[in-house]
Amino acid sequence: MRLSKKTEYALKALIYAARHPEGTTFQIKELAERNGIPKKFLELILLELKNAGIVQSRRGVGGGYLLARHPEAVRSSEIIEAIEGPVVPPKVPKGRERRLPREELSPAVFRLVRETSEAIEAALNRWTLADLAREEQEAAERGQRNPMYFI
Amino acid sequence: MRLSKKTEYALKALIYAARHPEGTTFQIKELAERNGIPKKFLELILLELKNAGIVQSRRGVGGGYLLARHPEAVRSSEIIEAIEGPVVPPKVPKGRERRLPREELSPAVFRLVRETSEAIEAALNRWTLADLAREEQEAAERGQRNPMYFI
DNA sequence: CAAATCCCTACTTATACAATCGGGTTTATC
DNA sequence: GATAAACCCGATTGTATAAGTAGGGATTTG
Repeated sequence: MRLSKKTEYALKALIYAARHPEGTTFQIKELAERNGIPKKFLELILLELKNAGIVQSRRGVGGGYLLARHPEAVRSSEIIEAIEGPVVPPKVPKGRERRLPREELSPAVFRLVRETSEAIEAALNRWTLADLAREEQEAAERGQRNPMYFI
Repeated sequence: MRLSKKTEYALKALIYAARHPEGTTFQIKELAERNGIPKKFLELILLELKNAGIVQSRRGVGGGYLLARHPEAVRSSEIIEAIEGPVVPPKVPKGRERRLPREELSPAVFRLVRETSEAIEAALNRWTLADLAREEQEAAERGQRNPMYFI
């Protein structure tokens, strides 16, 4: 499986968010600088995550973003689907409504694709954002260089 | 999950091959016409399947392609990986050796990707080419229009 | 040797994605 | 109520991949 940079950035941003003190905001600028993410690109990503109900925002001086829910309540499949579109076949990513490829697929292949997609979703559902953040923390503590978060 | 047209064609071609009398060859030209696949594109695909050891070829008059093994011995993961490259992360598709994205991925995300990839491979391994061909046949017999194979 | 068939390499075109830019609007503070 | 910090949004550009094209070369059989 291959994740787009956009999705990688979304995951990085949310792991960062999960490790931020609860209820406080973080700013795009700082997140972008610490993680080497282009600021404008990150704006776009956080907007999509907000529309998906994963983060919320506060505007104005001292504003920023924060998680909309507890990290335990955010499945990684949600994050990935918020950015890349649904994993399961019926709908085509990002609102494109052209003539469905399903009709063209032979029944056997369609079934293969559907079952595999369900396996992907199940695998992604086994991990929440809290799990990712915890594992990230542990890896950092084990001394593997991880120069990103909180200096 | 999304399959490229190339992979769809590969699967169609192999299902066709599996339903062909064992030990006899089929020709690109006929396969292409009956399945609506561009002939030149199909040549390319069959060549790759041959290099992957899934089909063999015979040249000259009366030549053609045939399966290199029994359909029960061909896992669908093999087919898909022959065309799209490995499913599991460590290697990058199609021999590209640029600086690995693994290093850039945070450990938690890398693990998520790896486990998901393994789930994909496991799902694909549950089906062999024989299963696909059988299901295709049954669907055709149930009257769902399937104008492709053997008229 | 002529015809049928696969074999190989390179080229072309269309689309998606990554990333950037430029300019807004809203809100909080002083 | 002016200013600054942050969010909001559309247009644009460069690159990679997908999908298909083109044309000739190599082999085998009648």
